[in-house]
Amino acid sequence: MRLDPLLQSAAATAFERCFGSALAPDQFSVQMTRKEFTGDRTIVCFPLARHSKAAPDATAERLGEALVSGDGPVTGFNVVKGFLNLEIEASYWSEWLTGEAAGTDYGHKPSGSAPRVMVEYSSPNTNKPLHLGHLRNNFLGHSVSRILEAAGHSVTKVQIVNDRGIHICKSMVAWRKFGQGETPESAGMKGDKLVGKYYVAFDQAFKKETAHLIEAGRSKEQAEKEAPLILEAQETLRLWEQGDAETVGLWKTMNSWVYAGFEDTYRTMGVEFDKLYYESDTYLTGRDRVLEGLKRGVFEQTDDGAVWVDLTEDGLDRKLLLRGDGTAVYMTQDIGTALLRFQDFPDLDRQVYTVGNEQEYHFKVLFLVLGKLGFPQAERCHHLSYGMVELPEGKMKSREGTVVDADDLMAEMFGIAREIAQEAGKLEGLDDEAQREVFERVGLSALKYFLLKVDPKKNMMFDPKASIDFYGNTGPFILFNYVRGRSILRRAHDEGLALPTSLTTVPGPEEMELIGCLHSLPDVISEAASTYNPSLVANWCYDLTKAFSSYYQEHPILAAEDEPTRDFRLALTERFTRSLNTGMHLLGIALPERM
RNA sequence: GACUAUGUAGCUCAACUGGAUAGAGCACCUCACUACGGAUGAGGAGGUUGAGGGUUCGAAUCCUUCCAUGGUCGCCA
Repeated sequence: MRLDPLLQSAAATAFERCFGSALAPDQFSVQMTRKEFTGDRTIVCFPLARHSKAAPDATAERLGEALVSGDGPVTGFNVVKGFLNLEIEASYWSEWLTGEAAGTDYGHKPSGSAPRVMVEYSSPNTNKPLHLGHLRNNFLGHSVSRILEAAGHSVTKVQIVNDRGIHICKSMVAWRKFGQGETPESAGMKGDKLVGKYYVAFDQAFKKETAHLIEAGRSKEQAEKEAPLILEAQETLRLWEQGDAETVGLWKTMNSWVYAGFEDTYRTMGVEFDKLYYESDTYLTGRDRVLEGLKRGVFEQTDDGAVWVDLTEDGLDRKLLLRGDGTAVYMTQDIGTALLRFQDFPDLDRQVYTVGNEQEYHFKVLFLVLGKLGFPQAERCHHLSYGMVELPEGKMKSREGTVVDADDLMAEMFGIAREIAQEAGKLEGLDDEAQREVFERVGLSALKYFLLKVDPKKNMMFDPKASIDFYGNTGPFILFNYVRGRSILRRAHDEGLALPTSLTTVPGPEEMELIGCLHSLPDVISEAASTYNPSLVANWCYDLTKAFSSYYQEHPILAAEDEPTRDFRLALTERFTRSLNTGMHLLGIALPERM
């Protein structure tokens, strides 16, 4: 059993013996003892006073005595104004270091011990390249997938590719008009960038057209409806829906360019998917299922033929599910996609949707609708809602050219990593390819850590100057300490030192900070999994690293004063590097051996 | 306007879910050093936790009234 539950049940037993009142173990709040007091764990005794019918201090005293005389790991205690500080037997920790902490799967629950979860993330439109906002989305979704896996879930990572609709038709129209047969090869451009270029070209030409129309006396609204370009885009969408061969052909070609570009970006980001869903495949299913629901009486139809769901009983509105002409809206295709997924994975316990917080209402509706359609998983589905990434000058605006491109940003981070590494000069002897891998890992760690350390639900500020900092509370700082630890372990190995399997020394107070961090990993992972919150893991990684860095500065490891001490520190260093590796892996961050 | 989230050091973020003197990083000041990898460590300064009221042994955290900011309220996605 882990220490805290162990103490709780010991406290419950002791409490009953002292005061004759039986309390559940979780009534005892156990927390880490603050640094300025002696002890390892603290039980807060104020809430116990009503049950013990004694003052908090007296309650604490008697409980402390009973715990020390019990057969648990408690060897001493002190009481400070109602706080019972417990000292844990030092050998408990050294045994723990060679026991639970030494397991290669430390922190992980057995895989498959929790039900299957599907995590959706990324899900971009196919008309524009990925930007900074997508990075937060991808890193979050990818990290949550790994955290859920560590918590024992089977995880299926998916995305829904928004490959259909007016947006891609706009790019197609512009390419036909202005493209002169340009391809990614002929332009020497990534496919997603090329298609994005035509999306912008469409927008600019469209603006000119509407401006002319407005000059000719049309209202802005009229002009935007009547501009020849928008009519052509709408016609293209109609042709696409009818399956017109030429239109579908061009659509496939341009989408394939985008996919090639995206794949490239995903590879650089280090994220991956188990299965892709395409809206062009799911929107029709959605329509069928909505009509089925209509037949079963869960939805209602208005005179014009549109299908609605009434959610007023759930405190929401009526919501449109299908237009009067039978065409799909956004909700329709999301229903279809969800149902297809439940069909594809019959053991699916829930779906997690990594989507920005502007769509909170949409997902509330979606989950209610899925419930009405009879899916019990609906109530466990979760919208992993995250806040916007803002720049110092405000929101990213494509119109003002302030959109931070994902490829550019990553390339910039790699460049900075290269500069700093070359200055440090620790990579001599590695070939170019191996060096490049180090630059990428270091640069990416800075970006991922920066975006993941903030609570997902909060908006966050992306200050380019601060985010490229590789010192302080950053990914590279964590990597740096990992590399130092690994370097020591390599040396030990080269000198023929084996890692101890049992320890003859016990930790002193200097070690306890580090051990306390290491010990909390399993709790951090399960908390992060149940709240879908990677920032908890990120902050843990930093706290652990800081503790090691500080310890490292003051205590020689290989040159420790005697062999037992050296063995102890070596074991501690090994647990540090491995646990840190686990934590960083959960963030999707790969660690280098040198930097 | 209604609903919803957020508001903590100059700036960017924490705070074990109601616990002890609210902690980190950046920036600023001081110090340490042949260094097992200095992309370092130790210290200082910096706070009426947006404001007021309430709940109790105890509040950044819960309730309430305001204030500010973002988001949503489409037969857009």
